Amino acid sequence: MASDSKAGDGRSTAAPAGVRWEIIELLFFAYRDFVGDADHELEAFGFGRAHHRVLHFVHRYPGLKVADLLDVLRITKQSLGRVLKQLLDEGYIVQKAGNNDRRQRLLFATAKGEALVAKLAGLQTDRLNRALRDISPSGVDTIRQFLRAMIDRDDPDKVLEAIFGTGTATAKAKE
Amino acid sequence: MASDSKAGDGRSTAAPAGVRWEIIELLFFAYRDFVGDADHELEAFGFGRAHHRVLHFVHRYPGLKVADLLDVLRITKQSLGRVLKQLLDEGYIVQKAGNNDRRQRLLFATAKGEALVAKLAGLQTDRLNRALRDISPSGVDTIRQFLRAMIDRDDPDKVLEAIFGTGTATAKAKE
DNA sequence: GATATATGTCAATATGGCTGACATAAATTT
DNA sequence: AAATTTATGTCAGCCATATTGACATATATC
Repeated sequence: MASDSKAGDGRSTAAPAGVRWEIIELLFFAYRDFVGDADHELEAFGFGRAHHRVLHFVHRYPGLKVADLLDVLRITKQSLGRVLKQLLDEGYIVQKAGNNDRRQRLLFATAKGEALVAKLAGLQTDRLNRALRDISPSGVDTIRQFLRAMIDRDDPDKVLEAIFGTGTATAKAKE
Repeated sequence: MASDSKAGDGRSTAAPAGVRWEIIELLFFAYRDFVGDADHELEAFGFGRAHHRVLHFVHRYPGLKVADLLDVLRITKQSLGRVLKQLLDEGYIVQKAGNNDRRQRLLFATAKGEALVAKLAGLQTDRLNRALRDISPSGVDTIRQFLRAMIDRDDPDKVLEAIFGTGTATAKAKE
């Protein structure tokens, strides 16, 4: 059957570069199992992936504003609200009013939140360490370079700016 | 806590055995943007990610049985049923009874289905090509090795057997 | 004082997972 | 041949997480 050469619809027309089916599928399975580690553990807490994402970024970027979180997760405040309320009610996260702007609710992980996030990140780190065991330090750099290059850099949110250490006088940065 | 050292916002201290925060986050953003390419296009067709996954694997492994698809996607037949029915009704996929076992419904993408899958894979391939542009062939091998090592190998389904070449299955293209 | 911003919340809706129960056709076992 | 198992389909309902729209409150800013 029509194999690689069909290029049925005109995209990626250059002959040497076909569709990268293998990497597409590897990414699918790798990510599925990667998040599966955390998913399984989260069940025991009655939480889902959404809680993990919120807790993770609040832990990593303490003092994150609600608006920042919305940018990073790319969800609406209504969606965030439900998940965030649970995390607040159950003591995984606390809010503090901003110093300069007291309308802001700055978010911080509690000790309880830190513990959960550490457990989840530990599971994922275990998988990463197994996967990277036979890869040289420069190979790991290559992987990092690849992952960075996969990420959209236009309109970066606050977290991406931190990750990329943007000196790029972004249009979006305020204050 | 005791989770390494969370220096405000920065990378984790790359000490011997810390949590790999940076790679965890890079994977999150890279995968988000990777699937985002397809998500956006799918909206125009009234489809979601679920349709994409079904169509992708049916295209790549023509003649896949419904049961195989359930293994690969790790969802229930009820969940699959809804999505598959739409793809059948709208002519993206066709079924044929198995030759040896006529209870089986073997799945095949139609020309219409092939076109959509090619368009979506093209978008993702474009992103991959951009990301791999400055990476050497051996670097790409390293990335492939990493992604493979991230995947659970216990209880592999038919598609994973094909990918890892551990069995007698038929992938569609080779790279 | 008026207006804009940051956040919270109520209500309704959609998608895509899930479980349980049951139906049908075809293969297999007895 | 009859009984059972298998592969698939389907009905009905539940849950988690996303959506939009409207509106409330506190605070900042003009």
